[in-house]
Amino acid sequence: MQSGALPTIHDVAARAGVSKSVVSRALAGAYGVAPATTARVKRAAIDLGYVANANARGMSAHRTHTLGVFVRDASTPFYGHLLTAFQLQAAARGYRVVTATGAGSFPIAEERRALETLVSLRVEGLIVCSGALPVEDVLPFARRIPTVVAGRPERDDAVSSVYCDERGGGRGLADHVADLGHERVAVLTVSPSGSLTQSARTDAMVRRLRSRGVDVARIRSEDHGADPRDLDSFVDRVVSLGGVTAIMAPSDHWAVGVLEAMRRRGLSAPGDFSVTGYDAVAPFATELFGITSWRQPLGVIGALSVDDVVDQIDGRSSGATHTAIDGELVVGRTAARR
Amino acid sequence: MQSGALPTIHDVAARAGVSKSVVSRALAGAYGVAPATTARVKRAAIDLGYVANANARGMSAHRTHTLGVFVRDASTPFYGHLLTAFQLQAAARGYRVVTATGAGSFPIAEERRALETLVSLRVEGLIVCSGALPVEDVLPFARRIPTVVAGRPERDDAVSSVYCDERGGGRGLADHVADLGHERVAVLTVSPSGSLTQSARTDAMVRRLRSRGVDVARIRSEDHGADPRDLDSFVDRVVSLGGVTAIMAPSDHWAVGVLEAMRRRGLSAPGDFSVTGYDAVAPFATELFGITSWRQPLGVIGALSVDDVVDQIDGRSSGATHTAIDGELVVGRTAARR
DNA sequence: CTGTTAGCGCGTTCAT
DNA sequence: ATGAACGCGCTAACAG
Repeated sequence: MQSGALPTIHDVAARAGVSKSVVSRALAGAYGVAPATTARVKRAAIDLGYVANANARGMSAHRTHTLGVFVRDASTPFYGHLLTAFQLQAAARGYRVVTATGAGSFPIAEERRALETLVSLRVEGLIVCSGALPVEDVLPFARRIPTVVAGRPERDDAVSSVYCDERGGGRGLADHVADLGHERVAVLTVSPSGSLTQSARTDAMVRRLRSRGVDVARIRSEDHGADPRDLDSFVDRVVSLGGVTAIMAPSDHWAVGVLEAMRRRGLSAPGDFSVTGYDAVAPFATELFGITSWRQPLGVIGALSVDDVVDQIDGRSSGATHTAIDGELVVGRTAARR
Repeated sequence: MQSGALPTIHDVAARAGVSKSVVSRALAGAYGVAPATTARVKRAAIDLGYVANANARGMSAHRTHTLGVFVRDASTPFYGHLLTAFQLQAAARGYRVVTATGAGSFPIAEERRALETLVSLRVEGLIVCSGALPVEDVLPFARRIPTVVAGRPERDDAVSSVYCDERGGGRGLADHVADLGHERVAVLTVSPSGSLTQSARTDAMVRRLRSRGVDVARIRSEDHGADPRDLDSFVDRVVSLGGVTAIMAPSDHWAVGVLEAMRRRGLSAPGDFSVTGYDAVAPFATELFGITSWRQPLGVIGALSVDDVVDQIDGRSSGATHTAIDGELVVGRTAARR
């Protein structure tokens, strides 16, 4: 038993000695089907290992109960946690999730194609999380399918967005560094095309530091290879600047790169330089690693994103909304009083 | 333009002034369609923002070109990297990937349901990665759909498996520790029901250490709360044992827990105890973290898994295969000569 | 080269 | 309470 091709509703009907219609109803809610028949049908379905074809069902029902999620790179804990949060909340709301993922440096064109794949699957809602994909590429789909951009602020009223307040976070971290007494700080930045969110938060850091009278050296990662794993020349640059006592990175990932490069130079944090990151997702946020950072509540962002699309699908929502979530300072051991 | 419901092949046909069949062929490969017509059809499709319904296509074509991947918990870098590897190789082989994932402690029953979801989507192949789901729960599906269990060895000839040689890895790490001169070692173990792979590797560690004359204290995590984040009582136990100079953990994740608990006790590695992990996936494998570990080549495992299922689907493979991949020692800074 | 027809597996009227 | 018939969007024969 139970081998070969997958059985169809027809096979179940034959085995139970009824018509397909009865099987459909018996397995659905059993309204208007004799109890005995229902039992017989269910038994037949189990014997055959019947699993209804969701695609066929979706066609006639015009509903797939599926959400499409696009994440830039599932291999990083940041997106991984988000993914898990989506899955959890979607299940709670009665939806399935299909995921399209890139790998690291995903060309924008590929990301667009990935979105099309999701649409071809006739997902009922779209959740996009990519620090890089321009909103223009999302809009064509957003006009047809309820869409929310997660983890990044948007303004367009065709798409919803749920995100952590980047500027607020950047300011919060900057205040912390300023409070620690640092008077000359190097801020490592990335280009907006690299990551909208990261550049927004570093912008905020620079601005807040300056408004507090701190001397800021803004250093672009593009000038130093733009590779978080090879920041040696960046560190050299900071050292040569002289007088810098703290380094602020656009993310924990970059901060780790900075710390490693420092380590190769025989420098350590916070002894030689105080270092801050951003995201505070495990395992960086662990006590052991101890990076001073700013935590984004990924579980909340994920849940609210799902709620937003589902509400749009159910027509319970008027239109696109933009929700900012507050993060919180995570005091680690890589930044200290000057 | 381009808003409202998604257009169907019918809409495109109407706009191009041809029949649906022509549209289908023109968009597919354009065999036997006048160049002028093809152009007209393509233009109409673009104007309408047409994206073919993959579900409907799958029904008539009896092919979905979709692989179903189940990962236990996408939020960990280990599974995240695997996921990325699958996606990459699947794309190269012309397949799409839909992912079902749980979150952390996923009840086995839920995992079974997740597999059913994948089957209901009529995926053509199944890739299962879960250290916990028993093979018995996979078998019913494996008999009908080409299946490969990734990251864990199997014996059954109904499913393929691609995995890293756990015993070899356990032995390799044990040899490293023994070579470093440790004569009394504590090995933290997990139950097979918790993780088949982790228990296999720690078993191998214990055996190899003993065969080399090392005094081994085998300590079960279940006796200490079984939570990687709270290993204080475990560390206390190791300390009270006396004479132990090294601790071997079942994974980097556990090792981090051990290191943190040590830290809370004012102990450090390798000064007080040498500590080893397992997996060596970023960011633990980074220079900064420096955990001495054993690396599993996740990219290779992912690619070979996809190749295996796809070959089975294409009928290019005779049957289930079991492929063991060798890992490699990652020398970090948490383990040192005694 | 193009239009017509027949399903794919399922849910849903509508009769019976 | 049950069955027959139709259609979802698409591809694959089959005619023209």
